[in-house]
Amino acid sequence: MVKCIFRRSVVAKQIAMDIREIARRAKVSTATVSRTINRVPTVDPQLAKRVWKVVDELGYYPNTQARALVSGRSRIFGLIVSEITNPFFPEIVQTFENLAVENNYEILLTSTVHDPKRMESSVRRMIERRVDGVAILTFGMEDVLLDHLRFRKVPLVFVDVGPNAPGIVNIRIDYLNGIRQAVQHLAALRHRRIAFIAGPSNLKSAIARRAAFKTSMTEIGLSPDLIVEGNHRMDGGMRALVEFSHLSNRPTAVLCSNDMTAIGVMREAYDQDIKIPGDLSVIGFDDIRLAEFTIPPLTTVQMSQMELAKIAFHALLSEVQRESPSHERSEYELHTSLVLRCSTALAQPGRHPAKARKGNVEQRIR
Amino acid sequence: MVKCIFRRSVVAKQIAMDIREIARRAKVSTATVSRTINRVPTVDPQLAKRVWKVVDELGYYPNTQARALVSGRSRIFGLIVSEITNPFFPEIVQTFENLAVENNYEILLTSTVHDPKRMESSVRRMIERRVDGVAILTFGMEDVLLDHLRFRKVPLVFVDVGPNAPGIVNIRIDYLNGIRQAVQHLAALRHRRIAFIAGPSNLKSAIARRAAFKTSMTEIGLSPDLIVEGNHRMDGGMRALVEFSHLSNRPTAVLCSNDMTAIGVMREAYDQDIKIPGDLSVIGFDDIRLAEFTIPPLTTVQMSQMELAKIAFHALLSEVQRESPSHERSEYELHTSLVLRCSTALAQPGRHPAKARKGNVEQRIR
DNA sequence: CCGGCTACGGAAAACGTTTGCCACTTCCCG
DNA sequence: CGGGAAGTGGCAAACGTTTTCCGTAGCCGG
Repeated sequence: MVKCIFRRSVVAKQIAMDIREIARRAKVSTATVSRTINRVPTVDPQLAKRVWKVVDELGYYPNTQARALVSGRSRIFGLIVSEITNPFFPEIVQTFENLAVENNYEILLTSTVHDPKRMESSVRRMIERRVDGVAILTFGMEDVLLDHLRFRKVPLVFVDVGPNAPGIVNIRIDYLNGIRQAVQHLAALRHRRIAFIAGPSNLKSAIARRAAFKTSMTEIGLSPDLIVEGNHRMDGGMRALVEFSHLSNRPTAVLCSNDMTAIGVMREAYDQDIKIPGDLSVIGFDDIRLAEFTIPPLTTVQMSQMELAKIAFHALLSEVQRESPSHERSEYELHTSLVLRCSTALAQPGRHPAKARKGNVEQRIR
Repeated sequence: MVKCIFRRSVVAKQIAMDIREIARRAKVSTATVSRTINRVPTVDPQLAKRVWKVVDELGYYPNTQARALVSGRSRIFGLIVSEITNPFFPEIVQTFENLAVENNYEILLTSTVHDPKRMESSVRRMIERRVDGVAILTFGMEDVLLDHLRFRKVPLVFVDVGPNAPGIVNIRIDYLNGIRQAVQHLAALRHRRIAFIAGPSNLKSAIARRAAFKTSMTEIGLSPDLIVEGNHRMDGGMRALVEFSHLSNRPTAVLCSNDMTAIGVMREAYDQDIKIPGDLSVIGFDDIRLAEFTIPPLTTVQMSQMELAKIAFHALLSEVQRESPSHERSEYELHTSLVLRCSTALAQPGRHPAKARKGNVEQRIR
């Protein structure tokens, strides 16, 4: 057996180990090897066995690029997220990968860090690698780039922001439900001055959340004007709370556009010696895994990352599997709802939150 | 040509848009197009310009798989992490990706979730896609798998655990320095009963940390026996603290094998009304970004994720760029050191931490 | 004006698969 | 016993690049 000689030989750079080598050793044609490997049912079990034996012995792995080249399918899905370091996303990536593994797909992950240049290079990379589909989880994208993908008939999945065009599936998120629950929960706890820390205003998802907040406040007769803009990161939350402390009319509760912001708020509150939830109630959004482990545990609006990833993946998969170019669902909905933990409490009547405990004198600036 | 009729037909999903099409329109040969695109200096600027024009007009992107097939380099690096949902890793992934983008590489990311099956499929996927190198950041790997990669001469980068074989570069982490600092910091704060919450004992990195703890304790004459095993996740930290509370001889300080564990500890402490750092000092390991935002901010041992990613990437890159098969550095070192924040304080003499404030009676079980 | 060198660009052979088409066996049925 | 159908498996043509090898044109010096 040449094989053995080779494997153990000293020089042994590497021999061919392609489908032809297998064919030669199994004494069949390459076509048969290919068919065996792809489990085409018409090949004789005898033969198949012989082929598999050789394959195993040689530790042969088919070359995916060659496969892709001829078949026209790369078995790669692109996944564009806005910032992998935001704990919201790793959960999604993990789920996406699990599904990919199950279905023999690969993931081309791309993190745009909110940089248009990076977004562009993301798209380029996707196209160059000839991905079979792209899930775009970065909330907001320039149309030019989009066109490049659409022109190439790449199946696309968006969350929130997708255009309503054929061949594009959208996952709509029902922000209002969760945010309304959050607002009403605070209202029930007698909060009247409820603030909102928004996400960056160039993110469609952030805009939608803010809008949901306004709606929820207005419909119960509260003023939705206490809004400052954060950045969906912790430092943004910290800065926002500082801003609120400078106000004469301080909020007693604050709703955040995402959990990272809320964590920032709690951290700043700690620095300022504002007790949560005693002095200030805080609610987040996303329900990242960490939310359960903050101090105090964060009450937040859940938007299941696993669910989102699953929907996105399956949408892509079914888009790629069918031949007929349409009539699949092109719109999915993701639910949100409040999960209560420990970061909210009854409003303390007539008491101002920030610094309230610092100076013993209660401030009553109205 | 049936081909052409089809390709240009009205239905014309998509026209060819390959290098040949470019060549045709620019009235040059495909070879020239290829050379132009790859910036081979010998092509006439005139011609090049003409080619680029067509390329831009048509929005042509070269097919990476075809390129890879013929050139033998896929321009993909594999990145194997143990759990992308552990905040330690996204930071690395991000840095790795930044470098990849700069160098026109792609990343094949794989998260093994500590599952040997997944580890195996990871390796298979890497080989199938013919990656140009793999960085293995999951701390511990079976040799069989390793052999598959080595057999194929794939450049490999390990952290901590790599075998000392040629063609494999190792990043050694200097755990002792940081951990010694941590222990001595606690000792200086008059802590004597210092506990350690270890990582899973099948992780080489966890074993190394534990060993460093033992060394550091022993060398200053303290007993290093207060050790329980966690899992490098938050729930493990919580459970560990529960175990400690059951002890008659409770620790006044606890050093954790990673930051997630520390976060779990702080959370459980909150539940048990143990004040940190008043009743219990806590130190983490890794210095994930979040450590700055815990309550209180976590004192921890820094091990720069960016640095780690950079070293790994550049090691891979230089391994792939040189022709000569050796004499590069195959060993790097990563430093660790303590960063002080607010989760440690002077030991309260004669006072037991857990439940100390619950019952007013001080417990004095010795 | 010619010979030879340089610089450029084209033809064609890879790269490792899949797959359409065709040929050869069997086998069954009339 | 002949003919057709069904079951197998091989040949060779793609897939979209890179790259080697060669031919040609232009230039310069003699």
